[in-house]
Parts: sequence; structure tokens; C-alpha cells
Amino acid sequence: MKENEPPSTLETHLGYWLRMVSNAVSHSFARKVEREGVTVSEWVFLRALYDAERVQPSHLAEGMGMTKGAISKLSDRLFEKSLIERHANPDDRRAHTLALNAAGCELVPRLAALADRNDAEFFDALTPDERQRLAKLLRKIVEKRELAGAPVD
Amino acid sequence: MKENEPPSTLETHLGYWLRMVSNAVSHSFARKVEREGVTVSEWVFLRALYDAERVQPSHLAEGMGMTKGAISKLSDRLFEKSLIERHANPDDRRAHTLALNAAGCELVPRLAALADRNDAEFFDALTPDERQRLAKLLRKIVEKRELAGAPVD
DNA sequence: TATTGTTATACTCTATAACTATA
DNA sequence: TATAGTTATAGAGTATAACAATA
Repeated sequence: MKENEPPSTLETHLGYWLRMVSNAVSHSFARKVEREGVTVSEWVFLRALYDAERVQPSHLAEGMGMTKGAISKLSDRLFEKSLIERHANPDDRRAHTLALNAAGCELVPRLAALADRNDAEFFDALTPDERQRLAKLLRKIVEKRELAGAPVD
Repeated sequence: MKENEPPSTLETHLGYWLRMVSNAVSHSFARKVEREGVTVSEWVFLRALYDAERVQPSHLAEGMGMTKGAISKLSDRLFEKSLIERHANPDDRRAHTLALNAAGCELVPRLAALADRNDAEFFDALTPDERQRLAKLLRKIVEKRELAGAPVD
């Protein structure tokens, strides 16, 4: 039972280091994209639209592992920022689709460049070989634990 | 200038995978400690107090990389949950120190056990050797990028 | 004046649940 | 009834800035 052992420290957990690095990377990226007037979540959203062209909010929610409500709020904000447009669906008047507008299409490559730069800045602490190994380890966890989507509603 | 290249995808960035795994680990841990009535931030806070015994909020802020305001809010909550106590400092009446009370001291080992379990659950997707390499890579980034503290105020 | 800590404010992220309008 | 999406509410996390007490 090991009842009188001292409690494990924060540093003994991989999750602790993961969180520290991840938060730093995301925070640094957030400050970069802030200059373009968007947040990290909005970047993910916009990047998803760039490939898909026209998507139903519900499909986005599934793909991004978010609830309908969260997607609705995000799309609201992007709509107000004039980066996306809504299209009615003649077949089903409940449903509609979202798409980037011209400004959104123009923005995505600039944000992608910032993401490239942020990643480079952070991970040049590692050798190319180490970077590859890190990516492989993370992807292995994602696969084995079947991450990449969960809530939806 | 590479002007007409397609924008890089989310998946090409290490930061993306890092964030996905880190969020999943933290979220899973959050659900575990929720049953004990605390959040992940509160766990970090309590664990820090367990070692230090008596700490000034400003020192905690520095150690945890948070602002004074954030620490104040956190300690308020832990005080209301009756897990910590405040001690006046006779030398400097502006300052005071924080410490775990009996309930807090009793809780930390239980939370540590949950952290152990959460880490084990997630990272048994990797071999022991892979886990060690992942830890090494993450710590290397932390060192080289001098993370582990920044804002403070 | 500078410092310790609190408070006020604000915004993002996220979730739950009630709601509207279709189907 | 079931589904698509919105809205209301709430709490965590975080930051800035104004503030009070003390040094």
C-alpha cells in the first residue's frame, strides 16, 4: 500500500512537461496571430474552412472536437470580423454552410506563415532528428489513445 | 518569396500535436481531480505549498509563472474550500504567507496518486524507453527556451 | 515613492441546457 | 419526435490596471 511515501512531485509526470511546453508554444503563437486580429481557435477554424470550402457547422464541430455551441460562438465572431460567410442550404432550411470570404482566403496563408515561424522558433531547440522523433511519439499517443475529437455534444 | 504555395496545414506543426495531446491529458486529469473538488491549477498550487510550507503569494506567482492577481484569485478559492490558511508576517505587515492546513496536507497525496494514474494511463501508449525519450525532449525545450516562468507582472 | 496583495474588469475557451425553426 | 443551429448561463484561466495598506 505504500502509505507513508511522500507524494509524487509535479516534475515526475510527463503531463506536466507537456503542458508547460504546449502552453508556451500556444501562448507565443497567440501573440503572433493577435496582430492579425484572430485567436488560435479562430486560426484552426479558418484553416479547416480553407480546405473544405463549404462546411456545415455540425461537421466542423465533429472535426474540431467541439460542441455545437462553441462552434456557433466561434463562427459568430469570425462573421463579425468579416472573414467568413454563411450560405443557406435550399435542401434543408435548418442547415447552412460556412465558407471563407475573400478576406478570409487572403488571411489564411499569412496565418500559416506565422504558424510556421512559431514552430520553427520553438523547435529549433531540437535537432531535425529530434523533431521527427517528437512528432512520431506524439502521433503515436494520438493514435493509440484515439484522440482528435471527443465531445461533439 | 514562394507566393503561390498552398498554406501549410495544421498537421505540419509540432505545436498542433503537442496541443492536442496536452489538452487531452490535462482534460482527463481535470475530470479526475474534479471528484476531489479541485482543478488542475489548484493541484499545482497545493503541490507547491506542500513542499514549501510557508510561501508568500508573490513567490508563488514567480514560481508558477502567473500574475499576482491570478494567484490571489486561486488562493481565495482554496481558502474558501478550507484547504489552506493565511499567516500574518510580523516583520512586514503588507506581506503574509500561505500554508496548507490539515485537510490540504491530507489531500495532496491523494491528488498525487491521481496524477500518477493519469500519467500512466496516457503514456502506456509508449514503451518505457519512448517515455524517457519524450521526457528528455520536452525538458530540452524547456531548458533551451528558458520556460517555467515568465509573466509575474 | 516603491512594493505587497486585492479588487475590478474583461475576454477566451469550454460545457450544459434550454430554445427556435425546421424536418 | 428528431435534428440543426442559436442563445443563455456559468466557471476556469488569464491578463491589465486601479487601488489600499504598508514600507
